[in-house]
Amino acid sequence: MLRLSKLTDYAVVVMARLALDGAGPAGHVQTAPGLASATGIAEPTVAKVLKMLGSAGLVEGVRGARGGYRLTRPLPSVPLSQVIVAVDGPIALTACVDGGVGSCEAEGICAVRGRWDPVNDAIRKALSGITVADLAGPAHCPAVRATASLAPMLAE
Amino acid sequence: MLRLSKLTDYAVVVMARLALDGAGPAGHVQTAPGLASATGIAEPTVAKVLKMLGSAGLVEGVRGARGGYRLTRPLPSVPLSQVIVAVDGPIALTACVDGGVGSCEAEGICAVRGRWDPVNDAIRKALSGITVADLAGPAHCPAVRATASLAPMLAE
DNA sequence: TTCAAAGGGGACTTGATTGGTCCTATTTGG
DNA sequence: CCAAATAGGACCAATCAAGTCCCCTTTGAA
Repeated sequence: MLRLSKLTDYAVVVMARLALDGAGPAGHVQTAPGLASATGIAEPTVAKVLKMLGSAGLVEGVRGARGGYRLTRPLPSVPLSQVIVAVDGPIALTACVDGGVGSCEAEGICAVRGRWDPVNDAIRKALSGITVADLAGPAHCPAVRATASLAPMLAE
Repeated sequence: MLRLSKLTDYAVVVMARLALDGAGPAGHVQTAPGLASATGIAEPTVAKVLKMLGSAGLVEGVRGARGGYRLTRPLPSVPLSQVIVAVDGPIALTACVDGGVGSCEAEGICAVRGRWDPVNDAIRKALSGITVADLAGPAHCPAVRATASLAPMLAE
């Protein structure tokens, strides 16, 4: 199966929750513990995801007491591919990341490989066309649906 | 990183090698040990891949002495998605395969998830548009390039 | 000025997944 | 009747990721 890390899933959920308080300097910050209890994800895990999203510039962390996180951009303008790259690293199906022609140390083994570049490109393209808002819409699972007024906000 | 199993990679290489002897009832069969030495992949692994491809109907096995494998269809008519499904199972990014609304046993945990269906669809679509022939073209790695007259055949 | 709350950045452990091998039928040509 | 080859699992080991925990820095408030 084509696998995507769970952390990416968490990232989308956390970002959806962050969207409730707006994006940019005007938005209110939410703490990691607060997001954890709101989403049901364990607190250390939420913190980890937020750090990764912060490094990628998708969320902004405010340090110190009364600190927290907020989105830097509204969800509809965040392509899913950026979240995946932030959490999972470069989007590529094989270890041989495309472009690195001389990067095959063990050439005898590398001899085996096909050329996956067109596939990587196709997938990247597909993921760029989807925004986080597309995923964060009204969920079919009970508890997320219970977080209520999420959908209208994401429609923005 | 978005990961695809190595076996899928092997499958593409093996199918490319099989294409040298044609497809369908008219094609000559190649043995698993022969394919192994031709591709540089370990023999048991080649056998495993061929079994999987056989179950999926992508290759055809001929049993008994003088047996072997051959393609059932020419590579340009085999979408990559079929190979991935054959080797890796259903294409879905998360454990919650789409469609199964009631399949979330642990609802408290499932509450966490977003809706990945649009993503799965997009990826499936992207992979369906690429054929195995697109991947099996002239490789940039030495040993594969050494397998010579592969490219013209795949251009068919 | 001191304390507590919160983010920042890793390091580490455990568990699941996968890659790879092997063993045993079954088939079939010589 | 034997040898060669596929068919189909069962099994072991190594890799990778999820999750947790640690210590440090920052900063508002008492």
